[in-house]
Amino acid sequence: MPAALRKTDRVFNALGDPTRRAIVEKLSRGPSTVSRLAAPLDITITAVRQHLDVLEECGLVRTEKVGRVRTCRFETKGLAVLEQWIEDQRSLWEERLDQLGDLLEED
Amino acid sequence: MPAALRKTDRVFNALGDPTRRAIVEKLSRGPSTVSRLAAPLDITITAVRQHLDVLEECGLVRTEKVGRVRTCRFETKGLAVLEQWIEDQRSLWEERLDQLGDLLEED
DNA sequence: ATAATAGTGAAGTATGCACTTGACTATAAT
DNA sequence: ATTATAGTCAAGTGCATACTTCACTATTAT
Repeated sequence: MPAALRKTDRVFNALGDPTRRAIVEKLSRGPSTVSRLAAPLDITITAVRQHLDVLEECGLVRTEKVGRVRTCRFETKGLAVLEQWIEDQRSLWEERLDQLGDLLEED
Repeated sequence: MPAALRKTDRVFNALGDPTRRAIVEKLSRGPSTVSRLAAPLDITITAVRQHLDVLEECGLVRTEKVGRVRTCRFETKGLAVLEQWIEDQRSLWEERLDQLGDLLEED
C-alpha cells in the first residue's frame, strides 16, 4: 500500500471521531492550548492530549511546547489529502459516466 | 445541533472506517452488488450489508433491489458535505490570518 | 520556599461496533 | 420439483479505542 493511501487512511480515521473534529474546528478559529481545548469538551486533558497525538500524527495539527504550555495550531495543508481523495472518487465516477455516454452514441 | 452538522458527522464517521472507504472506492468505479462487493474484501456479505446501511444512511450510496439482486451505486452528491466542511475550516483559518495581517499593518 | 498551574506517562476500564454464525426468504436456473 | 443463488435478520462475540485515574515532572507565581 502506497504511503499516500496510508496517510489518507489516517486522516479519515482521525476525523471520524467527533471529539477530534471538534478540536480541529476549534483550532481553525485560532491556536489554543491543551487545557483550553479540554475545558468545553468536558473530558480530561489527558484524553485531549491523546487526540492531539492522533491529529499531529496525520498532519492536521502542529504542536509546540514553550515553557509548560503546549500551543496547538491547525495545519491547513493537512486537508489536502482529503480533497485529493474526494476529487479522485468523483473523477472516477464521471469517467465512467462518459464511457456510458460514448456507448450510447455509437448506436 | 443543526441537521447539516449531524449529516457531516455521519459522513465522516462512515468514511472513517477503511472497509467502508474501500466500498465507496469500488463503487466510484461503477455499480456493484452486495456479494460482488464482499468477495475481494474477505468479509461476509452480512458485514457488507451492514456497511451499506451506514453508507446509505449518510447519502454516500444509493441501493436498489431488483429480483434477488441488490445493486449499489455511488452517490456523488454525498461528498458535498465533506467539501463544505473542508472549505469552512480553511476559510475560518484564513479569516484569522487576515485579521492578524491587519493588526500588523496598523503599526 | 511554597503553592499553583500546565502538562506527561503508564496502566486499567468499558463500551461501541465490526464481524460472524446460523436459520430463513425469495428469486432464478435446471 | 429441486437445487442453487442472492440476500436478510436476530443474536452473540471479541477487540479496538476513547476515556479515566493517579502519581509524577517542569514551569510560573506569590
